Order: sequence, then structure tokens, then C-alpha cells
Amino acid sequence: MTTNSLPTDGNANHYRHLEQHFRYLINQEALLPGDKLPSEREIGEQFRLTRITVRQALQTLEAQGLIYRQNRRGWFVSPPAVIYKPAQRKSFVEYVSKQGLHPQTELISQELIAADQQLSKQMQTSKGTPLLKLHRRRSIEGRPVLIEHMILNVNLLSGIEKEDLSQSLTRMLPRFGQTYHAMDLTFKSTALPTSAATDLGIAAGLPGLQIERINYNESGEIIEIDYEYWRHDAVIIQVGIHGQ
Amino acid sequence: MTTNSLPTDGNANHYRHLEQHFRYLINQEALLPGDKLPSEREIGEQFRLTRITVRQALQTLEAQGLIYRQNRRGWFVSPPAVIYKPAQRKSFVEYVSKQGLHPQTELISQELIAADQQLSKQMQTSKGTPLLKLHRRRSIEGRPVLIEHMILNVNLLSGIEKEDLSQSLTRMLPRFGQTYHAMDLTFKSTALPTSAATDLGIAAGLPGLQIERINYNESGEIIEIDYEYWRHDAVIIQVGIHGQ
DNA sequence: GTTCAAATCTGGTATAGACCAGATATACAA
DNA sequence: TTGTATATCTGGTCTATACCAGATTTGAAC
Repeated sequence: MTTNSLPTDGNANHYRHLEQHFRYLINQEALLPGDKLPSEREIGEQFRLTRITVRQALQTLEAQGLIYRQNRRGWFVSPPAVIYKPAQRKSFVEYVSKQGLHPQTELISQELIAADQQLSKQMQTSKGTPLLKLHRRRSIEGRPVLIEHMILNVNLLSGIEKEDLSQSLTRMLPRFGQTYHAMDLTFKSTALPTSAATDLGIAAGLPGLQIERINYNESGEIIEIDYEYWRHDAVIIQVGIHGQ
Repeated sequence: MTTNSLPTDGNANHYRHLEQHFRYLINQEALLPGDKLPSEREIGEQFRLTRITVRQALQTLEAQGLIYRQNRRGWFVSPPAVIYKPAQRKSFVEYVSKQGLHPQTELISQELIAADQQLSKQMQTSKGTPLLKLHRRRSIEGRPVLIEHMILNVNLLSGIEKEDLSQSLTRMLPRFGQTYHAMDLTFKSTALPTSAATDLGIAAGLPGLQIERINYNESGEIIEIDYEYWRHDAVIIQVGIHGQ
């Protein structure tokens, strides 16, 4: 058999060098958050590496949260992660702004439905209860970072479906005589489901952080259940646990 | 230029089919937790795909937490994730066992040191305070899932360095007149640092979950600071937040 | 200037083949 | 039976090349 390839140098860890190169540029602030990296092909030419090797390096940097990609648009330097402290009960807009970053919320869809068997059980309410399903996308510094699927108990928030639902719910609740009192949180590091990945404009199957949040009012009724899918590199969670 | 390749069929999503195939086998329990998958080369032959394509499918399943790899040993089906509820203050051994899984702890290293400038600040104690650095690996069902780096204040736990430190600290503390009272937790989804990845026997740069935990006693002194690096697919975290 | 179709650029997916290092199994010697 | 050297297997890294689909830019027509 003839071989028509160059030597493969199969264990030289070229992609680690590339990784170091970009890590250095980012640390030195030669590349700033939001900046676009050269295309995979350009990087390959510059470093005399194949695209596969270049992609491996970029994917490693992505796993480390230093860069991210936008489908068929290119690779970009990640903005810093936002710190989320659930116990403070601040709205997304509030805690992102306080950290000097610029939040945005888009309403993707809303739907008024009646609770079926499964949903009524989940929401601890009776069958037929009116529920509002919300689907929103939230961005920081123009980068989509989180997809939200919410289910609200409209019996506790009657008329809420007529509000501007791209606004903060946390701030809206007092007008309906409700406040978040207790919440149950579940965190899980998992691959983003296809739909969430599409909404975030990234490739499916990338690692992400899933947060499930059940919000109770003072009476212990469920106001709202919230499923959030975050870009893995966009958030740091801090929780304090006190007393016995 | 001559072309000596077969058509590349460059957008057929073959690896999604492979992904579905194994997902199905795992769901049907034709493949059980801990089972070894065929080698990448065997899978490639069976499905007439290149190894690169096969690897892409396997890596996607890995991101979803369904399978994991051991360096140069092969791919295996993941055991179910363990649920960790920090507020319950149960030991690792306790909450893993309660879920019907088998925990193990290995002490990798221990070192008695004196607090320098930085450490004393971190531990909120005076310079020169004796500290114990622990480095442990914990496994579930024989699979290493977490690397722990701990720093203990020996002034609060004098003589602890003579104990068997592969045992549960949580259970050991009462003997030293200490109990975990409050804790501050920070969660971050990030790539595993090289050292942690090596200790877990996996490739560096894979996504993981980093937990930082600061444990306080009743007097508000720091007993211990704990840095944990978890396999991303090995743990689900649940926290309840109550009261204002 | 505005509109819209075509060219171009970018990442996504894929084939074919290769060498390396660590883990494992095998066979042989003591 | 017990080591131990060796062959083999497996994933890890790499070259070279190709086509596809969506995003962006370009340029011509209006």
C-alpha cells in the first residue's frame, strides 16, 4: 500500500499549544470579551495544523468557558460569568446589572392552558387550573445565555397573561399580592437539549447547566415552576446554608 | 487534482444515528451501568463509519452523561447520578449508600502546614495556624467521581492528622467538639483542571462541576474549606431556600 | 438608496489513513 | 505458581481532503 500522507506526529499535543496561545491572548486582554477569533481555517494555516486539530483546541477552550461559538458565524471570547445568588431573590435584570453587565429578555412564546393530570400534580393544584406557559430567552452583553420554560399558576396571578411578559416577573408579583417566599432548587450539569441549544444559537449536545426552580408563596402554594438551561460558562451559583 | 476518497456525505448526521442507537440500548437496559461498549474501531466497522465520526457520537453521549471513558481502557455506561443535598449535612458515604450505591474514599495525600499570608486570610485565622491539607478521591460503584482538596484548621481539630483520614470527616468532627453549622457553597460548571482529570483517570478538559464549600462551626469560625471537582454526570444538587 | 439574488465565508459533518502511549492479555521462563 | 517480557488492544492525537447548510457580504438591478 502506498502512503501519501506526511508524518502524522500523532502525539505532539499541538492542540495544547494552540490552547495556550489563545489563553495567553485572552489573559493579556489582547482579545477582549465579544471579540471574534480568526476562522478555523485561518488558524490552521497560521499554525500549520489541520482543522480537526484546531477544532479540538477550540473545543477545549470552550469547555473551559474562555470562548464560545455561534452556529456558522465563528468563535468569540466569552464575557465573564455572572454570579447568581438565589437566596437574594433578585431578578435577573437586577443581579446582572449590578455586576456591570447588560441583560436582555425576549419572550419567545406564551400560552394559556388548563392543567391536565400531570401538570396539576406538578403544580400541586387541581385539574383544570389555568396555567400560563412562558418561554423566554435571556442574554448578557448581547449573548444568549439562558433559555427559560416557566409554568405559572394563573389562579394566583389572575390577568398576568395581559402583561408585558418580557419584563421581570419578580418585580411584577407584588402587584398580584404575591411574593417568592421559599424555593426548591435543583442543579444538574448536562448536555443542552436540542431545542434549548437551537434557541441559544449553539450546537446541540454541548455541556450546559440545568436549573429547576419551584417557587412558593407565603401560604406554601406553588406560584411558578421554572426550568432554566444555561450556557455552562455563563453563570456561577452561590448559596449559603444556615441553622439546623 | 485527483480525488481518491469516497463521497463524504458530509451532512448526513450519521453520528446522531449512532447516538440514538446507544441511547436506545441503554434505555432498554440491554447495556447496564458499568458495561463496556465495543471499541471505537469495532463500532466503526459495524456501522461503516470512521473513528472520528464514532468518537463524535460517543463524546455527545458523554456530554449527556450516558457514558464515560477511562483513559485507554474503553467506554462504559454511566451509573445513575447521586443526589446531593448539602442542607442535610450528611456525609458522602451516608447519602451515597442511602441511594443504594456503593461509595469509596481514598486518601491520596495529606500534609500538615502552617498558614501563610494567603491561607490565613482564606481561613480567617492568624498566620502560622497549623493547617491540614487533604487530597482525596471518592468513587461510586468503583468509578472515581470526585476529587477533593480540603484545608482544615487543626487548632479546632487538634490531633486529627493522626486519624484515618480516608474516613468520613463529618462523622469524626463531633469527637473534636465541632459540628458543621453553616456553609457557603459555590457551584461552577467548568472544565476539569489537568490534575483533577488525571486523578479521575479521564482526559483533561472534559466538562466538570466545581464545588467550593466553606464550613463554619457554631461560633462562625471556619473549620474547613473544601474544593471538589466532580465528574459532570455523577451528581445532582438540591437546595431549599426558606424564609427571608 | 433599496431590494434581492448570487457569491463567499464559516462552522458542521464526514472519509481514509497513520503513529503514539498506556492498559491488558499472553506466553514463556524460573 | 509466580514473575516478567512481549505482543496486542484501546483510546489520544494528527494529516489531508471533501461536501453541506446557514450566515454574511457583494453586486447588480431597480
